[in-house]
Amino acid sequence: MRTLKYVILGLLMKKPMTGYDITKEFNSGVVEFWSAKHSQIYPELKRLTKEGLITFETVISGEVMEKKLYSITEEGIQDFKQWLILDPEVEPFQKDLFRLKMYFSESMNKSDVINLIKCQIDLHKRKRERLLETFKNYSFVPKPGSQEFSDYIVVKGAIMREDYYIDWLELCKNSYLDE
Amino acid sequence: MRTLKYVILGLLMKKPMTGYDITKEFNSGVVEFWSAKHSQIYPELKRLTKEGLITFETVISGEVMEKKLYSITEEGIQDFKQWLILDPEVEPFQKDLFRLKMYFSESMNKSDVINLIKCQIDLHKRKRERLLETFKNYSFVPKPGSQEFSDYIVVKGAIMREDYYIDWLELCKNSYLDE
DNA sequence: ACCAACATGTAAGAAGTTACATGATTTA
DNA sequence: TAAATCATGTAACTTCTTACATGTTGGT
Repeated sequence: MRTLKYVILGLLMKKPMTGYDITKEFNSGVVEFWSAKHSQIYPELKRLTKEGLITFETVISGEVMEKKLYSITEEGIQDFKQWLILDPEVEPFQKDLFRLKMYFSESMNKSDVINLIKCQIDLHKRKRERLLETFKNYSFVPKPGSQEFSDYIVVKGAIMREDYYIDWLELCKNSYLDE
Repeated sequence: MRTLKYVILGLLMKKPMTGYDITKEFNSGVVEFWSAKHSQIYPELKRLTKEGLITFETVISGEVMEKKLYSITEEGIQDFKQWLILDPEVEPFQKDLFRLKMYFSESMNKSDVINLIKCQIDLHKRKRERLLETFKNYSFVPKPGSQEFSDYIVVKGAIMREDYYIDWLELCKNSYLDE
């Protein structure tokens, strides 16, 4: 499916970036719904350059250090835009390790299950806090179609996801505690 | 991380199964949070057998057809139980192709975005209906710690997930329509 | 007789992770 | 001057998907 290809093209649609920038985007940015390591990104950037979908400009940082600042080409833009509207009906299958463990929870001691659930609740509450921190920056809903709206709606979705997940975890926990 | 290994061990904890059964479990069962093709499952079953974590018994179906009915060994049970309680703090990163597309929505025509969102809403509403069909079978909450509870809580979580996702999609759609 | 479902495997390749490898720049 | 971060790459390996390959069984 070459999803990484399209993620990179999409990021370069927003602005020119280096491989390092793209890597950071995955590790600390708003992009919490896809990931890739630099070892996957650099070869893909090479490939996309060879395919003519992106180009780079060498920029000097400091005295000698060369950065490759990549931009999307017209051909890349066309390819990317086609991908966006393609296959709108694909079933979004998602792996979920914790749900998997809950499916096997009958093999655990009750105290272990409860401990596991509590750990997850902590994790998701912390994640929710981090997202709310970002969300606070929006004093109004950006205009749909703008780059700000894309950011906004994705962060909003992430918070809603954490809310639902925490609700489910609390339900799991209470089922065990109420017993 | 050998997650497939543990998924298989977990399924065999529930009951003995053939490779075919395990494949079906991923394609049509309650297990909507992990997946694997038979081409990955059969080699893994071989490997687990060699590792002594599972064994099989050859069963004849009909006249000649041989099935391999796999069971988990004591060693497998110990390994599996350790895995369950290991690393309770792992961040559950999840890829989400549609959220990715929404993050890039500024590159689409508004009508294309709306069309894409409507498609997703349909998809998730249908999935929700299918899950509710399964959920109807529970007239009461099974006892925590039982196999039935594991099934129940996972289906419940899946429905909650669809609910949140549909809410988010409606929010996306309405942002574009209200404009 | 035919077809859907049962049943098991291998091969080739794509996607993703971990480890190896190197060097420059900035900030404390 | 040491450490953190910036910056780019390759190699080996695991994981996952698609395609190839074969044969049986049960229902109509």
